[in-house]
Parts: sequence; C-alpha cells; structure tokens
Amino acid sequence: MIQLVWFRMDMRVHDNPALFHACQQGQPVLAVTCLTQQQWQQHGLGQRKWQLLINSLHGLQQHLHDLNIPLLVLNSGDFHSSVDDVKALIQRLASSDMPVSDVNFNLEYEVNERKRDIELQRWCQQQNIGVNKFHDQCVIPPGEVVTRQQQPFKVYSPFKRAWWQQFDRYNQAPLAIPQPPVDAITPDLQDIVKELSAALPAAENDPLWNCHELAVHEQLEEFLQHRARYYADTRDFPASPGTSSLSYALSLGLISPRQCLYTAWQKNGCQLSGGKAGLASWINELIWREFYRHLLVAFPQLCKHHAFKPETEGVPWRTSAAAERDFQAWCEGKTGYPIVDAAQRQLLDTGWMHNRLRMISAMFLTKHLLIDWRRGEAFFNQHLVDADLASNNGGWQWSASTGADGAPYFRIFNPTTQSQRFDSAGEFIARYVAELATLPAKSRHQPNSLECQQNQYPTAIVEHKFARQRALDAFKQTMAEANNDAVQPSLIE
DNA sequence: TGCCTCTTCGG
DNA sequence: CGAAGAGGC
Repeated sequence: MIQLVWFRMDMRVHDNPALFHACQQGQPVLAVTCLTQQQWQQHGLGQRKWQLLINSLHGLQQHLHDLNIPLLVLNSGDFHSSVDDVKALIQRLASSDMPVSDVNFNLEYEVNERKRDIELQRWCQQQNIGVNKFHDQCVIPPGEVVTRQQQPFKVYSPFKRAWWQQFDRYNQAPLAIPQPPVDAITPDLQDIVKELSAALPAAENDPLWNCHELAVHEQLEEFLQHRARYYADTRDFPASPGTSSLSYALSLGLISPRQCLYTAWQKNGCQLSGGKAGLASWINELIWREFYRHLLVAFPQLCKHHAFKPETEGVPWRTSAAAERDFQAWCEGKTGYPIVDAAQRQLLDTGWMHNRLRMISAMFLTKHLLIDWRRGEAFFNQHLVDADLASNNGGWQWSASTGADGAPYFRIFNPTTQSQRFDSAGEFIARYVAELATLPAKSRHQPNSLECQQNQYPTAIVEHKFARQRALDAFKQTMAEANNDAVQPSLIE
C-alpha cells in the first residue's frame, strides 16, 4: 500500500504535516503535484509568481528525491482536471498492484480549492481510500478562534486577544524532515513515475526571490538575528530593509507560518507581546495574516470579491473613459504623485511592494481616483510574487474602507504627507522614479513641482484637495443612503 | 496603521 | 505666526 502526498502551496519538506504524517505510516510514499496553469490564470495570478512556483518545485523534487520519495508532476490545466488526473494516477497504481492507502494533503481555504478537495474526498470515500487533511497555512486553524457566542471575529484587536489565549494549545516546534522507510520504492513504482510524470518546466533563477527552502530558512534566521530587533522602528520606511521580505515564501509554502511564529516567539523570550518591541511587532503582523485567513474562511463571499460591508457596494466608483486613463496611469506609475509612482514601479520591477506603500497606493486608487478596489486588487494579484487571496483582499478592503476592520472612510492618506513622513530623504523615490532622482530630496515629494515638469515627470492626474472631498462626499452619501434604507420600515409605520 | 480646519495662546 | 489641542469627516 502506498501513501500519496498531494503537494499544493506547501513547497517544502520541513514542517510539512501531510508529508510528515505520510512518512510515519511505514509504507512507500509517493508525492504528486498538479501544474494547473489555466486555473492560475483564471485566478488572475501572474507569470513571475508562476515561475517562482516552478523554481520551488525543482528544489522540492530534489529534497524529496533525497528522502527516497519521487515527485510526480502532472499537467492538469484547471482544478477539476487535476482531480481527474489524481484519480487516474490512483487507478493506474491500483491496476499495477500498488494500491493507494491514503491521500494526504495540506488544506487550502479558498472556495475553488475547497471544492476540488471535496470532489476528491467523495471519490476516495467511494473507493475506500483514506483522506488525511492537515492545517498548515495558519498556526491556529480557521474556525478555532471565535467569540463567546461562537461567532467569527470581525475586528482585529479582540481577535488577537482570543488568538493569544489559544496560542499555547497550538504552538509547537516545527516538524523535522521526515524519515521514510528505506528501500520502499520499488522499481515498478519508479517505472510508473517515469511513465506518467510530465517534465518540470525549466527553473529560471530570479535574483530577488530565492525559492530553495533552506535559503528561506537562512533568510528567516538572518532577519531574526540582525534586523527583527529594529523592525518596529524601520518597518514603515520603504527605503530601508526593515521587513523580513518573507511574504513570497509564506505564500508558496516554502516556509510555514508555524516555523516563523515559533522561532520569533522563542527569540522573544517565549512571549507574543512584550519582550523585544521589534519581535512583538513582527509577531503582530503574522497574526494579521492569520486574521485575514480566518476571515476568508468564515466569510466565503470574500473569495468572490464581495465587499465585506455590503453597504459599500453602493459607492459610485468611477467608470468613465477618464477613469480608465487614470487607472492606466496608476498601473504604470505615472500618476504624478511621486510616492505612488515609486510604489507602483517597485511592484512592476521587483514583484513586491513595501507594506506602507501598499496602503498609500491602494488608498490613492480607491479614494483619490475613486476607482473600484477590486481593480487594484486584481492588479496587485497579477504582479505580486506574494499574491495571496486572503492577505491581498484583506489589505485592499482595509484601504478601501469596505472591509471587516477597515480604515474609516474619512481617514484618507495625503500622499505628500505620507511621502515626507516615511521617505523623508526621498531615497526611495529616487530609487524608482529616475526622473526625480537628481532633484534635491525635499523637492521629490510634492506633485507638480516646477523641477518635476522639467524632468518630463507627469503632472498630477488629480488634485489632492478636490479628490479628497470627492471621496468623502461619495462615501458620506452612500452611507447615508444605506442608513435611510435601514430605517425605512419604521418610517412607513 | 489620518487629515483638515478652526481655535487659542505665547512669542 | 507657529504650536498645540479639539472636533468633524
């Protein structure tokens, strides 16, 4: 009997619960992964991250090979055909007298992903094949952090308090690399793998994002040793390397959140808050990540890009031809607001954007340009190497004030003030907006400065004061209408 | 994980 | 006339 491990967004052998469990059963272990590029495109994910996934698979395949576990690669198209392909694999193994005892995998929480897993599980039950599912994307599984009324939290700080209280029950050292039984892989099984496995597309090294899981461990170690202590003070300044930059690795599952949290918790004297301010602050960001994942599971409409606050669906997002030109300018980093353009160009150049800039840029699109947050969400999703539905949606709905615990609609960032505050030396702007690099630092923040225009930098596509008022009016009116609708019944009485 | 405007007060 | 605080959005 064979233990099958289906790899998805868990591109690692360390602290991998599904793999670990499979290896403990004293049976041969076979790994399989499905390349679902068509599904990937339907989900609006981009090429750069796709290549990182391929790169990760090369490392994973090598690691698994060292453990005497073959990794079978299937070319599947979409999720539905991936289920068919895994079924076919199981049948092929059975017909060669190598029946699968259990299918093991780590859960993904998005709607299509869960449908896929349910489809497979139904079939496995009919065939008397075990299905072992594991939680590895959150330290505390979604659904386990609830209010006294057993309801999901909609606000971050009470969620965090409840999460803290549960942490002890789930906190544990990362699982070691498993040890599969020796000589478990028969020549017959090797033959089937050779016969069925598609060629893995070539790895193309991305100099910015290392997809080898041991390199990611080193990155975590380096961050915690040398930079985490300054995190609270540097994390908001995009010009300095204050953040861990591990988001891409978490999104691909090159490292587990449990390993990140356990290690940080340990380095912080075994506490989540208090201790060293930098570590506590980083831990807090990891809990935000948990919060957004828990929300996505508790409110599956989020997967379909519905606003968390239904009344905000009435905001009159601009759709004119002018708005279209504005959107294009935003995408290309040509809005005439230096900090916004620097942010967008960082995304296009590197596949990543600093978190402070994500807030500034998202707020500029949704408030100053009054363009639907879903368009920005889709653009980020297309270009971010750390693209992740829960975190990206959570961040966008926060900025757009449509979210569970979003910024109040009237808290509109002033891009110039933010720029002066968080890039005071104009260092980050200079790095990504070449037109402004030669200006004195203090002249790099303001849109429409004379020097800007001499350097062929775009004039601002919208004026701040006007745009701010337009957004305030639009939201105020939408909220008032929603309120009226709500009190209508009592008026009729 | 604001920003703006208005007001007051000391220089 | 700049700083600092209050209150509204």
